[in-house]
Amino acid sequence: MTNVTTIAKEMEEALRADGVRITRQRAALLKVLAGADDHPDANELHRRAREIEDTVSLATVYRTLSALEAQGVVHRLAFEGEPARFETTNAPHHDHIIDLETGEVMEFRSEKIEALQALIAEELGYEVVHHRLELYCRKRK
Amino acid sequence: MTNVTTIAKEMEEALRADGVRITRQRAALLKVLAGADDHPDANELHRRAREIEDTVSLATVYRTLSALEAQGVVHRLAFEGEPARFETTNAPHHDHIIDLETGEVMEFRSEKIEALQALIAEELGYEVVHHRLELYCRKRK
DNA sequence: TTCAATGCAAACCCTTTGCACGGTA
DNA sequence: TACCGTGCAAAGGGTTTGCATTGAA
Repeated sequence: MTNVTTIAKEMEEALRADGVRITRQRAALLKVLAGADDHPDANELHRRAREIEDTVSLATVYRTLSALEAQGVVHRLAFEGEPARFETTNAPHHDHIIDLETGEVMEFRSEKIEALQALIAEELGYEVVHHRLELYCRKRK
Repeated sequence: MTNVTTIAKEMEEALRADGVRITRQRAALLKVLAGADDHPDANELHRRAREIEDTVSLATVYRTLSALEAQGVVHRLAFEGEPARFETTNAPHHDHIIDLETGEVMEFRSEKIEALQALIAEELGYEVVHHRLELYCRKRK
């Protein structure tokens, strides 16, 4: 059972292992990221991080997110016509369903689709480095 | 066998049917779109359109692309970290493979993946309005 | 003590928009 | 002729960056 503090600590270690300094600002952002069960954008992360450490600037949020992404502990999502959203990578890989009416984002994972993607790429002489699959949906009547 | 002129004419009719005027600028852009077998962005479309009609401005390219998208004759693609790219919708629906090294974009279609997506959405009480699937790949060694 | 990380504000890039003029139907 | 579409330039929104300062190790 991984609680918020544990996840944040794991991210800290991942950064520290790469020679990155853990500042108050970064610690605050890590805590926010670890505690987020939705898919917040940079602005929202900034807002939440300032509740913990009020000296965090939006520039630092962006810079830290880029660093975390480079370390592979954070994923950058880019849904249609929206600013980028972010999620930690402690949950296993998954794709997203977006409710077009409410904007709600849900996660799913299909081994079959994953396998088919690999197969398709293979037939063309490629291997999949990463992919993006988003289902823009509406509730069935 | 649909040649470039035919496709452009079809797009013209689609627009005209909706009460949209066909100007020299729009005709030029339609011709460029119909003839494009790659996935150009707005800037590149602007460059190509000016070779036909040199009074086309970038603003008009954007405005016309939005109109064409609203009519459903053009699709807006949004690959990671790139400006939007555009393609006509005369080809049947397909998804994209992006070569991470060369930037080359290929198309593919998998009925199985399409069916699985519908199934997954259905299980959650949703129906898929549209989706986005991109495979970011590299050549296999 | 050192040098990476920070806040601020300006810059960036792609895209959209306000306005007065031009051209299609 | 009417009024939609246009070019231009300015504004917009999200994101990045230059610079002098701060602070983690």
